Amino acid sequence: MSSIRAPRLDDVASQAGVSAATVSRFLNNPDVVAPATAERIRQAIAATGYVPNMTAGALAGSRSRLIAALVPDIAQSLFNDTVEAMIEKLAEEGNSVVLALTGSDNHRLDAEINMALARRVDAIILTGIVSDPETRERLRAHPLTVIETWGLPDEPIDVAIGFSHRAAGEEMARFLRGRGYRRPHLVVPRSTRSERRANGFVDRWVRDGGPEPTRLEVNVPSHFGQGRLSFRALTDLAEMPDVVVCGSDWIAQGLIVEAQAAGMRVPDQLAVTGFGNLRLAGDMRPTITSVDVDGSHIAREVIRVLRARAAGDNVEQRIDVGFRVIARESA
Amino acid sequence: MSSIRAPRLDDVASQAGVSAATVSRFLNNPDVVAPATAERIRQAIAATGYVPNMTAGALAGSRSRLIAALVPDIAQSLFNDTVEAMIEKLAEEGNSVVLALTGSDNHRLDAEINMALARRVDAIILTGIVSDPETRERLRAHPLTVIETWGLPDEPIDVAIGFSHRAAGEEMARFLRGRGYRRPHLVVPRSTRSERRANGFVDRWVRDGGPEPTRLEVNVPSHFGQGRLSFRALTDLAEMPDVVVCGSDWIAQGLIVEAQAAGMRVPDQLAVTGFGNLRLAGDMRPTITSVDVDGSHIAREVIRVLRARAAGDNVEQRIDVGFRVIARESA
DNA sequence: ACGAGCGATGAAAGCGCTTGCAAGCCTTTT
DNA sequence: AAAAGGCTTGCAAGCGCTTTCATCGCTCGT
Repeated sequence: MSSIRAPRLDDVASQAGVSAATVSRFLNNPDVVAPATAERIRQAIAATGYVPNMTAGALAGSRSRLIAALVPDIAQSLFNDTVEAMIEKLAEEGNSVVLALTGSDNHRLDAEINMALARRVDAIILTGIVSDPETRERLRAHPLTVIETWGLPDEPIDVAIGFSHRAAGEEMARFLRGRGYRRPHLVVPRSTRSERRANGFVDRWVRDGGPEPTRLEVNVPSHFGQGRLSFRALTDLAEMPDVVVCGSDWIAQGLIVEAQAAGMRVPDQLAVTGFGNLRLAGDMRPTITSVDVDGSHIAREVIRVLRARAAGDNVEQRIDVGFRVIARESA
Repeated sequence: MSSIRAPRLDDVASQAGVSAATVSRFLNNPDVVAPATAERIRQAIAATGYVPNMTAGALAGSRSRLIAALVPDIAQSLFNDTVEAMIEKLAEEGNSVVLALTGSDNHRLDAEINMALARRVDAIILTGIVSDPETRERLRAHPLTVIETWGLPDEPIDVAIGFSHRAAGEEMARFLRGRGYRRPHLVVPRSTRSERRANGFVDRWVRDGGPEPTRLEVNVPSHFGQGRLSFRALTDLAEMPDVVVCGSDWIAQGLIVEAQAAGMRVPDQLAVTGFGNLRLAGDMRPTITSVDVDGSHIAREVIRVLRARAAGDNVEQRIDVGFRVIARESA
């Protein structure tokens, strides 16, 4: 491989008989150059095999076209649909996504935020909750677009796109009460949002005159196996519940499988609900009653906000995309 | 927000009473500056609140510390563990991962490769298969580290880390034959690798004197629901199989659930195997016999290769991480 | 005690692109 | 017919860092 220098903007420019500035303009905004010039540049690019250097472009233009997405994990995450949709849509406009994993601990979050700042990303998308007030302040101080997704904090760092988890919990309580259930049991992943939903559920349930629901906490990320364990843990309760409200569809699925293996009929002897409305919720036997959150809707709003910001337009601080209880067979 | 200029290297330098070069050295290799100087610089950084500009650094040093990971999808992917482990490990050394989605079509792959090249990434990690010979050539021509994972092509573009899918198929055939099964049926996702495994299975099975297995193709990405459908499709067969070999654990799980709902006992009346050895395989009722591929092992090798390349060392072209059939209850 | 050798630092030349400013050339307006 | 604009394009000054080369002290060996 005779290491010839990779072609630069200059090479294309001289090849096309124009200045580098014109080629740059063509690349970033084809319409501003005269059609004939554009054509010559196009040919020069093809002839030289030019591939732009976005690093140089980012430095000169102070616009990296890089978006940082900070998520707790991707192995088992409700956010994957959102993230996937976001990446796809951003790619269409020449943006790339740097995916960083924060786990559920604050230390890594901070490190990843620093990395994002160092890379001069155009925006940071958060899916986990940033609980540390200091970090929130630091982020708020930056003239950077920061989008919190899936939640809807009272005071967003910058922009929040999501829904009220408390309301979702309340709505599920209302729904199950309407269906005539009496003794709910909650399986709650140890995450801020799950807890918020659980609290919403309990408050509403009790306010409506129901007995205080029993409750089991499980680790995050939640998964199928925990559902099975959670079913077995039911035997520790003084009284068997008639419906188990699970923090995720995976837990619900595992719980159903274990219940059936134990010879119980779902929902007749034990009803179950999930959360997230993953594809499997509709596919399971019985199909799982769940709470739907439209991940691609969130992604769409993210894109809209990013575009608005780029155009200098104002943006709402809190965007509620809502949720829907999806009634199916399991409860 | 009084838009004061963000502090630069120069600011830190003058604050510490040294030149920018020294600060740069400290940042990239703390040991080369004198301890006393290092301490002054550290304080200056803290005092100014300096955050390095990696874009500028990348341009000047022609090293972006950016790795592109091209995957088909993340919503339902066997690679997620690998990708997650990779991102985590890379983050520890100050590298970031740009995640790009290629779906299963060549056009997007090409576009994402161009994007990666434009960003001057230090390496490209591929998890899907690059089937287009032209693209392979183009990549090969680049003096760039390209790592193909999960597969083990005869002629890697650069470096391949994975295992032989054909061998995995053969091994499963041997295993099931050893367990006394007679009439296997294959559920095969429409992906190059799944097909390779299926072919390995069939070849081996037939060579060992078994009857030609029946076969059903399903779309990718594969998921739970397809397992259910695949079970129902069994009724179309002339004869019921005694074991269904599924292209993924999700399919296996769905198939088991549907079989049980139909009143069949697994594995007594119908055995099932999966692929990927996802966590759920060990958690399912019955636990699912699967093929384990150590995603974090692959990730580890990726890191090792990247490090070796950075150090200028030579690297093997094909790294076989192997696989293991995990015998469980379902077959 | 003196030159060799080494460790620590500084000066300065880029890295490859973007963009404000100004110039040149037409078309339109008065 | 001259002035006023509107389009295109070129010039050149950076963007904030890395890295080569050279310099300056010092320590060390003899």
